Amino acid sequence: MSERRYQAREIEAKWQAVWAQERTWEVPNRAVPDSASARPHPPAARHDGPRRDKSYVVEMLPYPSGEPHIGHLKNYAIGDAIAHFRRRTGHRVLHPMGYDSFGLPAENNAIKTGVHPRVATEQSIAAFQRAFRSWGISIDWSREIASHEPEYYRWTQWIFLQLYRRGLAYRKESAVNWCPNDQTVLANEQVVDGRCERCGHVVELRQLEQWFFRITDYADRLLDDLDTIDWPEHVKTMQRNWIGRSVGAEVNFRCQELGIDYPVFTTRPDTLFGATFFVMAPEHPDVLRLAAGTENERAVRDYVNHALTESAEERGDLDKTKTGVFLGRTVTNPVTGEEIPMWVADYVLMEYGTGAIMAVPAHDERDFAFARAYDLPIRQVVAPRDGSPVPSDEAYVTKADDAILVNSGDFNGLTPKAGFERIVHWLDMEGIGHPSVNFRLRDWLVSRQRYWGCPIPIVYCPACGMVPVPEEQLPVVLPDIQEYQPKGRSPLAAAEEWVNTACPECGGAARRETDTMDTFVDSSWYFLRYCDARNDAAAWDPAVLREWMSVDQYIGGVEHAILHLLYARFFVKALADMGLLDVQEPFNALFTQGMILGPDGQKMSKSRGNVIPPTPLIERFGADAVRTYILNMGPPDQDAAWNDNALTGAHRLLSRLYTLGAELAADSDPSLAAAAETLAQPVEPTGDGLTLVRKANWAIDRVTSEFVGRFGFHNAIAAVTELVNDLYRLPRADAEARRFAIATAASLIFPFAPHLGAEVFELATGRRAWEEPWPAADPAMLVAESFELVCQVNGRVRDRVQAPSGAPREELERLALAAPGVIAHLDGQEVVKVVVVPDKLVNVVVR
RNA sequence: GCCGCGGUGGUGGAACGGUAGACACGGCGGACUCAAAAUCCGCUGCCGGAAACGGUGUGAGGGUUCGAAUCCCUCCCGCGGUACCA
Repeated sequence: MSERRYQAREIEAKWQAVWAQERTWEVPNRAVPDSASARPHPPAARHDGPRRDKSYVVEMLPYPSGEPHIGHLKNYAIGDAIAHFRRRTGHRVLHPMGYDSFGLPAENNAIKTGVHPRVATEQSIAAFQRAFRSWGISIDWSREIASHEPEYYRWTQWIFLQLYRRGLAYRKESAVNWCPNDQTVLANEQVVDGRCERCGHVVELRQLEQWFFRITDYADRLLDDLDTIDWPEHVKTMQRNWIGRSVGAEVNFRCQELGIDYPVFTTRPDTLFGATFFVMAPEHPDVLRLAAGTENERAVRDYVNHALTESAEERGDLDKTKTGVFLGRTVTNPVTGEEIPMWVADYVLMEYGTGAIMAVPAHDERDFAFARAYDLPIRQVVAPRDGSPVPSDEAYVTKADDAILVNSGDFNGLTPKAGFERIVHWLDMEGIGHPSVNFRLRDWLVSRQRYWGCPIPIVYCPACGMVPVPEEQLPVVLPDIQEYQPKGRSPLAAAEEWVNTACPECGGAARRETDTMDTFVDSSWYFLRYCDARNDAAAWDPAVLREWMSVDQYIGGVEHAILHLLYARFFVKALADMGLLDVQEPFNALFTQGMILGPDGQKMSKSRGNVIPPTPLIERFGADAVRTYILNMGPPDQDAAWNDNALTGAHRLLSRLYTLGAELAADSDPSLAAAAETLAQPVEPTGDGLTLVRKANWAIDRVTSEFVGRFGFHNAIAAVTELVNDLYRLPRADAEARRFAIATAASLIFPFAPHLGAEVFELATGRRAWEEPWPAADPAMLVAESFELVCQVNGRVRDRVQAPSGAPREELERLALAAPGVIAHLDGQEVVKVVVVPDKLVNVVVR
């Protein structure tokens, strides 16, 4: 008995060295043979044998801040398992890595400590690199990128210019979200419940000139193309809600006194006859003009001033009673001809629709509440078809077919749906309205008044105006500065020698744009750069993208369901429209992993003190055990609480498998081991050997189906566990059957515990697991010659008897009726019916 | 409010409409040991029973079915998203 204890550290170091030395996971591009030849690949690294399907597997790139945490490990353990499986099922797998290395936390850290963000970020990147290697993640390191490096952001700037050129990047003054703590503007997507997503401060609205990307141009396609991708339904739903498409009509309401038309957007043109007043947002530019000269002028002015100073949070409070002020003017309801009063009220939002609404209090809850508060008329124009009364204390909002229009002139008696169509058509004919679609989605605000980000490649010239930096002058390099403290403008503005530049057009004195880009810009295209990461002549070669895009499997946290995933989709569509790319969607399949919670079931956080740092665990139990445990915690898309004990269970499984491999290698005749050239299962196993061979095939089938299906890796690991347990239970099975079963277990655990899998596979076969094709289950071994027939009486199990597989129904029925447990429960009752499920059960129905 | 996802032993979780609780953790018992750890073996939903076995059981209540954790209806609870979006 030699040393047979499972020493994870030794085994892991051994295989990590092999993979690093042989660059096992590097995959050259095929489209441009020369692009990869700068670094010669040893023969073992070649994957260019017979034509293989490509598979592009990407995990969301990490934001490098401090040390990696256990959630990163989960993310990459899932992706790595998938990458390994795809490699072994005949795919050329691209599995790269990079860092989303610009961003606020590094800059805030710099403000606190004075350490340059680049220094802190690069330290963190080094920690991530060490971690990825010690975890044994199969990464193609030849394609590594970091978004803060000029070699990368040069092309981020290039993409900005392409968008600018096509009018998709533009500068505009508007009311924007301003975080007073971080001293920068934020995208709509970064404001959560009226607060800054990062620091939690209440966000203010400020009127500022900022850079936007015209993502709203793509609203329809971003919505429609969700149907073409294999994403979790809840993520698609979140995106649909965020885009928020509403179908309705635009209708003109004319103010006769001033001779101005005011269009409104409504999703209920069918209720137009019930519009009894008209409301404008306090920010509407015409509000003060309308009120001017009326007796309400002063009240309106006060109301508007008050509304503008309120925070988004206060204004959004639903419980607050509705307020507003009469403008002293009227507009004409275009269908009734009535003059209806104009009001200003803060429940109307300037950002949505036209900033003005027609109010139909009878059929809209908000209008109802407002009408009640100010005693405005409420006219019912939709009623139940059967004439039943509607409650008088709330709005009747139905548009179902059991309701009909009333008090609506020629349109009486129509269903709301039909009324919608007819009224819109009539408005169109009369030239006072038309069908219209509105989106909730706003353009993406991309400029930030912060230092640690990608400079916007624009120059302001007193003579030429706004001038894009010529492409050949890229990158606009982010200069080093000393003072990071934001002062309401970018800290870059203080870097005078950088800011002052020559106008690319006239050569005169000009100033650089000092805002930087939102870091979500950097991460909206990195998966494109991976494909052609070392290209220094272009962001990518379109031919290379044709080889790899789209991403076949994307893996990441659901917290990016809207922001990153929407922005990346927009980028791909915009770039495709420019002819730079052939696909419409970046990520064909998405998997969202759940969070690992602390042992207390709460989200891990330093303040709670429930953080599980991965490194000590890996030193103690090995990366394989931690990876296996994390994937065994439950369905990987669900949140799960950490449990140290369960981790030792995963370690025990690997240890037991290792012992089997070590004993096999020690006990077997060396010539036999050497002769095990083929991995074929024993030809005609018998007894326990047959049981083991069957179990191994069953496990192959189960593990494979989890990879093909829902990534239920906990079930896959359970199947391997059962196989290992059987190997312990059946020590006397013949040697070749055991060898086959042990090799199979090692082969199947390899995607989850690659070092241990490789080690045991080598012990059992002398070969390398990752160079072997994924095992295929032998159909003949998936069925036994007999099975346990479940015998039920009235649906309750009363006995179990052995029956031959494939036996005819009559025989199964006969066996069941003869089973003692069944006879005991028949008890002289009449057999009404016998249900037979072949190879499974018989149910005897008695009365 | 609206949209989405869930609710199964002490715990994490299994289960094409066909044996509910695989596998793991925890617990109990045993082997090995001077002893402990490690390792190995066995038992473990609940109630009754020494056992065989019987009853009961998947948030609640109905329904469909020979048979329901699974399908349908009503409701309760939890989680996530979103919300004066006209």
